[in-house]
Amino acid sequence: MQGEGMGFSWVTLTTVLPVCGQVTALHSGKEIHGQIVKSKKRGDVPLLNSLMDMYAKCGAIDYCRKVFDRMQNKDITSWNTMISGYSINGQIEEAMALFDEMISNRIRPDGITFVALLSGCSHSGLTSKGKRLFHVMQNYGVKPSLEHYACLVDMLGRSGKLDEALAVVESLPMKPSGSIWGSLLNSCRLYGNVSLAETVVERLFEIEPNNPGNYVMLSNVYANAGMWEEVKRVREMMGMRGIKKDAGCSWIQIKHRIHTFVAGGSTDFRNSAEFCRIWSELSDATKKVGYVPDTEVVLHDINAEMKTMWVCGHSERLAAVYALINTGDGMPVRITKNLRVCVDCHSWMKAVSRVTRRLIVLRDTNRFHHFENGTCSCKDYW
DNA sequence: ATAGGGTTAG
Repeated sequence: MQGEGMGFSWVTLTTVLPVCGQVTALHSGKEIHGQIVKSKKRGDVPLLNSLMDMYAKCGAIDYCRKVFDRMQNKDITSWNTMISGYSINGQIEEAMALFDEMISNRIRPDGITFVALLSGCSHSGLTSKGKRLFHVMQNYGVKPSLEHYACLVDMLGRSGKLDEALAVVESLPMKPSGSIWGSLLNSCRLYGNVSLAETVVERLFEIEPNNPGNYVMLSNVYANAGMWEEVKRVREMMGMRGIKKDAGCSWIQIKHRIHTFVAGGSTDFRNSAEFCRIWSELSDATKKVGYVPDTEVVLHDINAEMKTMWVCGHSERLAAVYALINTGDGMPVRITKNLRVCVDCHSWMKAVSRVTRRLIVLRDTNRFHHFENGTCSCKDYW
């Protein structure tokens, strides 16, 4: 459009910014922000809302807050975007504080506000606070919808209260969705409850028979329990039904280019002199600060050496090494992954943030880990 | 035109 001399309107930018957010293209998002500043016209509310959302989804929560604070007019979307931004970035205290501020400013929260808060509580392990919130929201005239129940079930299950979670699902005033059963299945995986997983999956397959993630989760439940025959059965079932899983991949943006990595990586990159040098430096340094590969996360029936090779080749590590090589010392490393990070990569990232003194911001399917000097913003709660 | 719910083998 710009090449054709067409120019652009606020509507143009309002539609492009969410795309930057979705793929974590912070560099591109900042360029658009630059266009807004350059135009000297004040951005309107939807435009600034989508600018905030872009920053939040790129893990740049401080920039998001800056835009929010400078907005002269805010609507409910602005407040919700800020709260949800804090929530997905693991800053639940800030989310709660903003909610209080909203209330004292007499802004009426809506269903979306509570989805943001509840899912934040769930991901930070604030179970009792979340439960209270679930009741409190009804005082604000918000009736719990399926989405709110999904948060509640996830919150209970994730903190190990599987029975309580199941009881909620069974007493739901509406038909449970795939995400409700899926969340419960995930909790069974976290706590190694094979028999409940089997009950749950029966219901889940009625609703989402073609969702590859459900098969993988079930397979992982069995693998964790060492039930390799069952693992095989699940994989054969997938094969028979023609269900394929997208491979895990990670990417980073450097200037205008997006660099993508899959597990194992390209041999060109892994054999390059720079890769080998950084890799061996990191191996020594991370070992010194106590990092030991945890091969428990490799849910395949293979030997220990292969397992170590496998975890160390996970796509987010390759992306991290590439970023360390190709960005200036001290610059934050920003990685996005299409799946959740595994436990071992999580501890590796902590160690790397410490030995390189770099901030590492890792976004998985839809939330963030901020690694700094050996610790993570998620406080290791999954 | 902007904000919201679970998860994932290579």
